[in-house]
Amino acid sequence: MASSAWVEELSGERAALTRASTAGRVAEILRSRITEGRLPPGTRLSEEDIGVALGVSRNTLREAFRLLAHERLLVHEFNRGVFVRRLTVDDVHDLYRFRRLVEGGVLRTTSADAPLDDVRRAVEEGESAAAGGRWVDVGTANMRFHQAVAALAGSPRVEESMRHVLAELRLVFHVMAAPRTFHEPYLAENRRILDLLESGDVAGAAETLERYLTAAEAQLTEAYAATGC
Amino acid sequence: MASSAWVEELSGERAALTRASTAGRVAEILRSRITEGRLPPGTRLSEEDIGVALGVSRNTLREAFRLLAHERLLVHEFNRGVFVRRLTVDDVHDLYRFRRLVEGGVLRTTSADAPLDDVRRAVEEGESAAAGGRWVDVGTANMRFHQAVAALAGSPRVEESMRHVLAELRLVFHVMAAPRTFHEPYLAENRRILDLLESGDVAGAAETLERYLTAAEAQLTEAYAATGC
DNA sequence: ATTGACAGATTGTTGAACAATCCCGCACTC
DNA sequence: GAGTGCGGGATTGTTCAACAATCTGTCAAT
Repeated sequence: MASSAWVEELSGERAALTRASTAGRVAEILRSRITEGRLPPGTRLSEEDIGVALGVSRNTLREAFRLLAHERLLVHEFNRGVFVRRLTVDDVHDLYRFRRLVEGGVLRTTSADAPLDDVRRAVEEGESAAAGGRWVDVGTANMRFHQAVAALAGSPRVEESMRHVLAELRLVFHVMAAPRTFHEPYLAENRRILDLLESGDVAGAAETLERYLTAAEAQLTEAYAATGC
Repeated sequence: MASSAWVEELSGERAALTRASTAGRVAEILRSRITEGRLPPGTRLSEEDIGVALGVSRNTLREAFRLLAHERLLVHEFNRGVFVRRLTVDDVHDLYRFRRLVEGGVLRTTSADAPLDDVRRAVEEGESAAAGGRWVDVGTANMRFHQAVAALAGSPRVEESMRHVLAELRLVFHVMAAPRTFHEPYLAENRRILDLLESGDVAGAAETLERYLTAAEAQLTEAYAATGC
């Protein structure tokens, strides 16, 4: 019983130890391709072609497809194949409705002594990335900010739905031609939300967030309409 | 162009037309077995046995397993197999935290002219089932009530996460020995929430719901502690 | 211009096979 | 007796090849 402190900590490393299944690794490869925009929405993913390209069997590949389909990055049409998801304007509305509900609700019910470290770190990362002109990093820091906000709920399930929603949104962000002008204005808002949280004004933080989510939504749908679909 | 009115309506029937894949049907069979409690939590599902029992190949069966694992009804342990999920007390807490966040948030942002038909129907079904002593039906009507509440958001994604959470909760409900004493008290609460909604008092409706969810959570965790795990 | 039929390509599903891993019982040591 | 190391059997992970079912596109017929 002398080593109980050890084993407790080790349980956290377990995930890193169990090497992912082949399907999981294949899914990871495809996921990054999709979220980085290198596989544009609507692209059809052939089982045959990708199977030989990655050196995995069709069955394993199909398993990877299922994973990504469940994350809504791919859509699976029976007897037709899988396609990179193409989001509609309705989807964008729905995603932001979901975000306002969840992120706003989480902020409103955040207790005064909640640990804001992750939120603060994301804000600072974004600011330093902007100072260095690394606009892509500004975007990912922004993602991390919202992920951290959702994590304030202390709920694995809330965190997971947020992760899915943000992954979906990346499919949309690629329609924005200029990442700088899109992401930059929100840095100050993120900082302000953090300040409000630290001062204990959770209602104010929630309102600020909801307002700025609505603004972002409008900006996105406008850009969306411009591209035709 | 003369028949455009027709084809519009037909698009709704499309879902019923596309017969599900074999894996999908297998998943449906297993899903109902699990949510009905005939496959108790912790049961191991052998690929071999179930495969021959249902007359499908192992590959297809594994695909069905994956579907259910994503819905968190099964857990997949690498090289060990799949098991019917066994929820911990922490899971119960998390599920109710999620529900308070989502259902409460939805009610609070419901507009005065929202269509309450589905909510009302669920309340009435529950009441008539209770009058007839059909306690199992009372339980399902209760589920439907909460599903209808979530649907007030008008968001497919909110609806889907709610569906998943409620399916998970069914794994827990089976520890309640007496379905009557557990479900019956909430009938009046559901009716009250409906009344508050119809009178436009969304904040009151949300508070009532959140309070009663907390009560149900306490009741469940207590029964859970009694059973040992 | 619409319909019908045919051919080619792709997916859905199966069965078998082999490697990798886990579980369980047994002997062995201290 | 408790703990350790070691097979043997069973189960899962992954691949492969094959066939059935379905979709897509083309071309002729009306």
